[in-house]
Amino acid sequence: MSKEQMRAMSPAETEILRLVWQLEEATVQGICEALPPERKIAYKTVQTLLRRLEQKGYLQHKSEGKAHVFVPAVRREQVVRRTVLDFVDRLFGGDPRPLMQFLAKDGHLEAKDLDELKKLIDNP
Amino acid sequence: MSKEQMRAMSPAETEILRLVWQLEEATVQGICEALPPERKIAYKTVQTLLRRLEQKGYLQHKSEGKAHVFVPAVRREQVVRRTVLDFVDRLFGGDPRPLMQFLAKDGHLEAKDLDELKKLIDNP
DNA sequence: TGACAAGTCTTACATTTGTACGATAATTGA
DNA sequence: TCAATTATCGTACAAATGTAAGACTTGTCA
Repeated sequence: MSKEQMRAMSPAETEILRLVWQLEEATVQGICEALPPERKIAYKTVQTLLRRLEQKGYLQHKSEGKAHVFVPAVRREQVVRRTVLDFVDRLFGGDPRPLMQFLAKDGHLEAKDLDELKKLIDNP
Repeated sequence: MSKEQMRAMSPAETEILRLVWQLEEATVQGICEALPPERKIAYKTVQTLLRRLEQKGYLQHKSEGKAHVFVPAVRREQVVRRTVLDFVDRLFGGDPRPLMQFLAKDGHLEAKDLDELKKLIDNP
């Protein structure tokens, strides 16, 4: 199954997948603990989201002890790429510059971040 | 109704709302014509999406001739802000830098774009 | 002025999503 | 070894989403 035609993750699924990437591998427990404390979400719900992510092909699991350990099944960069491009398409018609401008103006980026990025482009 | 608690747009709705912003005001027809040709979507469907956007408070309409003319009911910047922040939260845990890096590396941004942004930060 | 074209309004409907419970199975500490 | 704990598996279910058809209405042109 080519990644190009994988079904997209829902927002809630995205939130969970991000945590699996961050933890590199994760149990339901692990995800629950990694969630920000203000994000109230039941263990069972996390379980459902992980299962759906696996069904969609984003995760795999191995059994370890009594719990499942979920690991990514596709490269993060690849998923991020598809997701960001889709987002930019829908909200900005494919032009990323308004997005950058927003990030820059909103104080989310420091000048030094931009310098680094510029280097990243100048010296590939 | 405060914008903070407006219901979020769905992806398809986002796509349509973007076009209304772009056209400044739009009829169902107008939207249909502005859609990229490869995006097959029935007139009636566009109508439904516009109605839902109005229900959610993103649009208003006035009657002009026999058709409705839809206009934005909230400032674009505000909606973009909420939407981008939510997106960055879910996919990157709130850190916008991986997003910038992706955009930079993916060839979507030229060095001159970054220069402009840097100016934008240096001279506010 | 009346039929036609183009709209709107109402309704539909299968899927997906967010959220979670109950029944059952496996692990483990006493 | 067996009860307590902790998982999983299957199921549920209302709401949101993507997609659109049918009924009804209204400008408009001949």
